[in-house]
Amino acid sequence: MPAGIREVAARAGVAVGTVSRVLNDAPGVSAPTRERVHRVIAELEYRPNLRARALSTGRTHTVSAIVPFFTHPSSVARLRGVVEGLEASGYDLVLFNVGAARLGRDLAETHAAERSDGVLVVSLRPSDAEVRRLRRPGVPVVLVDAEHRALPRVVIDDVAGGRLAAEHLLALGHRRIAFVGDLPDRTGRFVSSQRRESGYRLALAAAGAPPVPELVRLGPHDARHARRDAAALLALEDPPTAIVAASDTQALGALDAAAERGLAAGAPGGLSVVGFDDLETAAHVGLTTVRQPLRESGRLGAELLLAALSGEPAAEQEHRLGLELVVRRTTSEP
Amino acid sequence: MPAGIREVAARAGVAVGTVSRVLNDAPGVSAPTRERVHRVIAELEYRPNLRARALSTGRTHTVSAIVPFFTHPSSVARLRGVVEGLEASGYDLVLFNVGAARLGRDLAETHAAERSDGVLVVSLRPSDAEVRRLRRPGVPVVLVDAEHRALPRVVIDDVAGGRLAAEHLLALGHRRIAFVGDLPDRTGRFVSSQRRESGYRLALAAAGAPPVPELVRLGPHDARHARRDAAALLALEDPPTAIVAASDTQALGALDAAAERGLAAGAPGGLSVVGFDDLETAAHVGLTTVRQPLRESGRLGAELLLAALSGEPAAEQEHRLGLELVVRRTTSEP
DNA sequence: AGCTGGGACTGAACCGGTTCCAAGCGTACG
DNA sequence: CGTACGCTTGGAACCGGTTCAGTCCCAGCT
Repeated sequence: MPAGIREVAARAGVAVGTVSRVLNDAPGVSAPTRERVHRVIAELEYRPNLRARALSTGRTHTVSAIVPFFTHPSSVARLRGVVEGLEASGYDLVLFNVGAARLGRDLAETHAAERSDGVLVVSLRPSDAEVRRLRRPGVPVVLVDAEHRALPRVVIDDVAGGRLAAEHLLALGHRRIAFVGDLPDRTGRFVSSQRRESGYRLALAAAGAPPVPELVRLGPHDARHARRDAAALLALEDPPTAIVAASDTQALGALDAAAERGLAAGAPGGLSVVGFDDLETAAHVGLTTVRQPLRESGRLGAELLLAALSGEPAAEQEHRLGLELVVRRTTSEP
Repeated sequence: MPAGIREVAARAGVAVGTVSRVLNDAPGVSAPTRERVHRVIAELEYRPNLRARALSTGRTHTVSAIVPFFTHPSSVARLRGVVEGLEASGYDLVLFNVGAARLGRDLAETHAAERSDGVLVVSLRPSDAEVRRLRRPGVPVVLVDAEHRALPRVVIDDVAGGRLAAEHLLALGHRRIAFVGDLPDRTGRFVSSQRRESGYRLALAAAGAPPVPELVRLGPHDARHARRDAAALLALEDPPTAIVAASDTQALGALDAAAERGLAAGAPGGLSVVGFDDLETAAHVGLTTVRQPLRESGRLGAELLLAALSGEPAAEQEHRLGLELVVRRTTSEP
């Protein structure tokens, strides 16, 4: 049974208020008293009970992140940024994973705002009702890679990104360009893939390339399904010469499919593939991709949250980060 | 200002104790009363204050993981397992990142045990003193990929793993086999690399291959330094024909170095490389590697912790998971 | 000497739940 | 008809901190 503040007070011959002031380095305690209290604290190995402190002050020194954690490697990258941004702040991070089971459920059920001083929602679009329930007076909420008009947020322009990828392939001379992306999810949580897809469509249309329905394949967001979709594309009688993937994960699946058919990706005559994200793996496999600042998005989100926590008025509501095409080895002329 | 339990009680015309009983589905409340309280709760959008509950019950329904999070992709994989194992339990996860700054500091400074009901230490070897301070009565601690005789733990046999990698190369006919691993860290937190190295040494010795000091290169644990070390090895006048890397991350660096010199890894006459971990990337680049069950280790750790939390007596103290050589494209005859 | 002001310190009230003992009430049973 | 028992309910005490109004004491000033 660890000692409490009252026992410390008793042993030091002072009142609990004084011990509390010593603990918090508050003024109004003479040096000798402070010293004496410190000695008793060390002697008893006393550690203040953080739960009690949290109840009393209303602060937990904790920040929650609601994240589709294992489903998306990109979320992990953003989380790295969040951790980085929180590093020196004294705030700890509570993680709420949103797996398949929780996707359809209310994000407020995580009790994120009740548990912590601030909330970060990563790569999940909250509904209006959720935003209402998620917010608590005094508990700021910031979105990373998600949008809601009422909340400060860090976003990218997915449409422009999709366009960037397709334009790169068009410039190389490709005309039959396929798209491998996500099925529109019924929960409405994820919209990036659809937006990237419309960027792809816009680029093709602008180049006068007619849209070909059979070249657009949508499936669950993972490498396995993407590989299957890409394999189906390559098995067409008039197969595409290039694929735009909605993410690096899916692009890697497409590369696997190409390798399976003996097509060296990026070699002339082979299949060209463009990904999206620029995960670490992309560099290692030489994947051409649309880089989005994943880590930076997390860090910026954390910083916005910290600013709000320290009482600074919310500055600009929407922070739009830039995209950049990174050309590596998986794209070349058709 | 959200409503409190006393206000709910007042509006429902009952005492706080009754409301509390309703909240916790405790017996001893008549159906009509229960119903009435529920109606008021819905009406006021009342949510019990979790901090207060935590103080009162001593439980936070929270589990802490102390993890070298962004430094090691393998930690992320383990964390996936932890999240998975915790999924259905009702426990949330608090993450304590141990970055460069915290490596030298006391793990107990995280206050992990004060903040939560159980603690998981991942891939970090705690000292005796830390274990003493980390433990709190009633707060179980479980180690994942770390050892301490006094704590339940999930481990692998790193020495055997290093041996497995080297033996594979020896069997292929390699004789000049290099090792790229971590510098022994001054904090003593990480020992895997050294152990894998000694497995490598044992295998070479057993095969009668003399140890060659210049073939062992140690550096910081990342791909960039590994690439540099591998490049130096390849620039030797009598370069190695194969490299055992202490991790996939480092193996990827070695592959980059080989590619830079125009050596296709795994092609006959090229450089053979064996990694350790079997990260997802390994499959995509075709890396031969020693697979350790990363996700499973996390899940098992979480399960052990949950078992301890539900009062089950700690079963076996040490759980040793198996290793498996996964042969892909980066190894072949010299 | 008397008064004022300020620093050190005390301890009760409070944060918002849970818990447990006591009390009220209705029913069944002797 | 009285009593005992069980089910509901009430409400105070408690968890372990923080905070603040108030007390005490002493130095400085007139």
